[in-house]
Amino acid sequence: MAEPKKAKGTLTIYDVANRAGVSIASVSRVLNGQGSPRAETRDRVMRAVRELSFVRDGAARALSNGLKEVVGVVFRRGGEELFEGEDESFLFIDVINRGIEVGAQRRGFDLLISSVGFNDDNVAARIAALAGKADGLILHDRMLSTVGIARLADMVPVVTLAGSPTPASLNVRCDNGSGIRALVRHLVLDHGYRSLGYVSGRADSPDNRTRSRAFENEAAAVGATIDTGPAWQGNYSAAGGANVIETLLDSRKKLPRAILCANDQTALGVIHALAQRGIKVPQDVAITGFDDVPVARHLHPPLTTIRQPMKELGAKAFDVLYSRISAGGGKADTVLPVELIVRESCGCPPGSSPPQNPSPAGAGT
Amino acid sequence: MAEPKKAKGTLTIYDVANRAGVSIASVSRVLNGQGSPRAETRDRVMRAVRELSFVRDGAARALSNGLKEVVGVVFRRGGEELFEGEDESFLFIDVINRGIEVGAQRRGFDLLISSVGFNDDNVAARIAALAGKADGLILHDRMLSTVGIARLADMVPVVTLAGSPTPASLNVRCDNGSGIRALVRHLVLDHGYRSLGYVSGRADSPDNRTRSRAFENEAAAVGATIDTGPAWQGNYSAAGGANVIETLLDSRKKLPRAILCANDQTALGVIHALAQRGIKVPQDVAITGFDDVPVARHLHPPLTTIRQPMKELGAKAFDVLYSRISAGGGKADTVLPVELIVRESCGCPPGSSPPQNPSPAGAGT
DNA sequence: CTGAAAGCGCTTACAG
DNA sequence: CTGAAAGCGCTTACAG
Repeated sequence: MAEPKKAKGTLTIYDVANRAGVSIASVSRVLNGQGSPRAETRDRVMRAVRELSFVRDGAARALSNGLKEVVGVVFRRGGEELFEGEDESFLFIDVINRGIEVGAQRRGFDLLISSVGFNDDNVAARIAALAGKADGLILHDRMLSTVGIARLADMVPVVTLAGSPTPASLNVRCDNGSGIRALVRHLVLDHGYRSLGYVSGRADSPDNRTRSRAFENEAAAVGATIDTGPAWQGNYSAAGGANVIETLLDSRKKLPRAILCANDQTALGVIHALAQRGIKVPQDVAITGFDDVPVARHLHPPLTTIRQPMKELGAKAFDVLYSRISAGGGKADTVLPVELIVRESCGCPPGSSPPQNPSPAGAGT
Repeated sequence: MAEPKKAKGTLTIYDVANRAGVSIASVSRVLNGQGSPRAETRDRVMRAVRELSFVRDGAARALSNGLKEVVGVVFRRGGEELFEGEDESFLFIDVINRGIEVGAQRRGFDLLISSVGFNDDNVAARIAALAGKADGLILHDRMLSTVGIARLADMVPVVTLAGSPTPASLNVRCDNGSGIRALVRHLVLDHGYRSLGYVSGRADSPDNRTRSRAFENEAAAVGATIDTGPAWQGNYSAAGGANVIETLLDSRKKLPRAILCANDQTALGVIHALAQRGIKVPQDVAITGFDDVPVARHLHPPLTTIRQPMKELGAKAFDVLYSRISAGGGKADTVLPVELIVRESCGCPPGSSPPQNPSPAGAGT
């Protein structure tokens, strides 16, 4: 009584066949564009389909075909606080998903999405259930431990985003290292700044670790001095960035000539804190971000930053997953190029042209 | 060769049954928590499941159960321009989807999403295919004509968002009228402003029509004079709002004492344009928005506006759809209350308390 | 070109 | 408590 087994008079291919006076095989063929049905057969089927408003059941098709045409997407949802600071990452996830969708639509796939909260219990079970409803899975961020991913990849093809490949799963990411290197080179080689600082992101973020390491290596390579230490620890938020600057200034530290920020949000906070203390950007200190969020171009001064091809990232993730689903192949680790966006916060004049130093950000691929 | 029918050694319930030394019926029962299997049976099954990393195929379950536990969500995607002005609506859609997901997760459903572009061809076919993969559909905005919706609702339960119910489909929306009425009353009754203007949204938007009509009616009801006409036509964007003000001012029109804006974006543009001309908000002209977007509280002055329960809207849409799916019922038209958010752009002092006039916005429910 | 029939991987009465 | 078997709605060799 509470849960009727069938919605009601579920329409099947038999109903269509009856009405059209043909066999269900013919109906199926017409609907799939298989074989070469007689024009009359085709017309009768199409008319019956239209008159009955018939749609094939996806579950039955999937069972028969061994293909659901569904890609599962899992990501971590923030706390209940949607808007305070959380909204950027929120947007990012959705832009990537949009990209996945673009790729998926080319193949007739749809996105089955499921977010998991930080304190959800049976996460593994939930993801497993999702796996059962999809042909493959795309995992945002680090949702699962490496063994968790491996176990999952045992059941179904898996692509991770911004992680690293495992023996069983594929990975797609942006070239963080190149982005940071392009920034360092621009600041040091094009502008001649000799001292650099890096306001980091969350310590547990793989992206942040990569960026941080690239910063140190490249600064050394081009002979710039760097400021480091716990005082430079941010957390990807504007508040975190502002806090770093205030702490530094309160302890009467001399700021480096240029400061790279782990992301745009951080840069936003840093610029704000600097303005409060009457320090001019870029005249006194040059600032750069990472991400190129929508507001980056509207800051004062407009932010020099690194653009990640978010949408392409998603589309690529789907493509890689698809090739594994359909052919069992798929590149283990795909790295997408990023792009240096030169605006004014680095000290360049308004409307300036691309940077001068060679091979900026692994671009051109 | 190109498209193997089965991924490969697809694991089935038979494999689990073999390994556990029981029948497939027992495996199924254990997995579903049906009946009361002996402890030993249950253990053997669970062990086999774990050892094999088995997950049940969702398609087969769906076919057998008549329930996919999937809700289809369709929305219109903007052009390729993701970021310039488009990003707000973008965010809105995703917040609503997040709400749908919350509702869905309570019932073990996942979201199958599919966006359609403005110039996609076979939209109807795409949505129909989605319908075949889901137990029901939620349609954002006005994706389809009324007859299109009716046809779709013929195939599968349908809930529309911010539209209106049809004989075959259900609808969920926010109480736009109450929001505008609360704003008008606050401006006229609490602040004593006698002349009002309304910078409208896109002319073809149902929401905008409702808001516009409510504005005119309520202004008349409380005895305020209103400015209207084509010069007041905005388009939901900041640029549109700024443009209205500039046009008005250029034609040397005297502005009303208070201006309601169709949404927050518009208000943002209006406030900006006013500032450019040296007109003070709220001293010279009071301004209000609609939506309560994240930045609304950070504007100068902080924006008085109407908050729509976006997430609840999504969750409610799912609930309504679910009740139709499971029981065939479901309320035809659900209206969610909105909330008046009083900040300073209306002329209230910082940190002011709720408005004084009775029954602000259908709140309290 | 078309139809009868097997099979996809589950769930669930029905017997035992 | 447990197993053999039917059935969910499709697709697709296999005959004709």
